[in-house]
Amino acid sequence: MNSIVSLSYKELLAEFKNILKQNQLKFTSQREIILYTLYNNTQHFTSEDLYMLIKQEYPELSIGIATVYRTLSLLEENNIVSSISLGIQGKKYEIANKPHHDHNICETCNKIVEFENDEIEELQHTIAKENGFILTNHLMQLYGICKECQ
Amino acid sequence: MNSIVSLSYKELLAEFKNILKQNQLKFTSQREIILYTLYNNTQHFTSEDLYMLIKQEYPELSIGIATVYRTLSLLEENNIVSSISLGIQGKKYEIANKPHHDHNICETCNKIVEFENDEIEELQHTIAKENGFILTNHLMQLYGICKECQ
DNA sequence: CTGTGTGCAAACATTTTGCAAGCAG
DNA sequence: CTGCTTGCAAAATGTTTGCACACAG
Repeated sequence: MNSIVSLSYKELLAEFKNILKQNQLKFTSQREIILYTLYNNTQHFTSEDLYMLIKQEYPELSIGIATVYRTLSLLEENNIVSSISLGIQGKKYEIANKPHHDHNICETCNKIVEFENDEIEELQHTIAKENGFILTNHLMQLYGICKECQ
Repeated sequence: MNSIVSLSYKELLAEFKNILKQNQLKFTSQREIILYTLYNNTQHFTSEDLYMLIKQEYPELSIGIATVYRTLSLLEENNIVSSISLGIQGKKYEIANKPHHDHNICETCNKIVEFENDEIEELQHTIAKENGFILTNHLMQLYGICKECQ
């Protein structure tokens, strides 16, 4: 489901424009800046986070929170961004142009460390099969205390 | 963190009363019925689900949604119930008096199948350690299509 | 030009909080 | 009696929607 290799911004943008065209949707500066901001920041954003950052970095751009919600939904539907839902912190988004990974989350400082583990991925498929499920997606979050906060 | 062996309702109730006493909190019929209902139903409840079911089963009991929220938070803080947050379906609670397990969730009918897998638990500890985390908790949800819905 | 996209404000859904009355200990 | 607990309604929070104007194609 996720691409194996990271895309350059140029490629990502081309993909996005392509999706827009295929759906008779329009390429706007709000959509572009949302994509660009997600691409250039490794952090995980809530809709609010992203909205605030864009307002700050592009004071001349007119943008509303509703557009951020609408664009993130659009991007998620098209697998350009993916989201994880962190209990109390709400839903966070990140660019999906990297290999599949899961998250290690610090309960003290909320830092998120990403990791990949093929062995777990395999086990998940095995388990799903045992339960009669066709696996479409999964979510794994390891909560703990990071080195700095210990 | 979770108990290895399931508790009887009597034991669970004793534990709950104990926690209440230790915190100078009071044992009320609302709190008792919430615990009892969670214990006697294997399903996973949202606050709303639980509220509705209790209203229906105990029409004579006066209970408000706020009490359900407050009691579920109290129970969760004390590890008597645990919650999983299911994207769009919201936060769901279940009694925590069973061995640790994770969830296989059908994206079509929302059915939840529980499973345990020691190998994954071990791998999770290994991964957390590699990232410098002390693991306190984790969440793993496998989304897919169940046998009936395929 | 046409129809999609936008910001805004209102609407919604969910959860939390303040308060006065109720009741456990 | 004391003060924790309750239901209620109001408030807060997070997200979605309707609308009239803006603007991409």
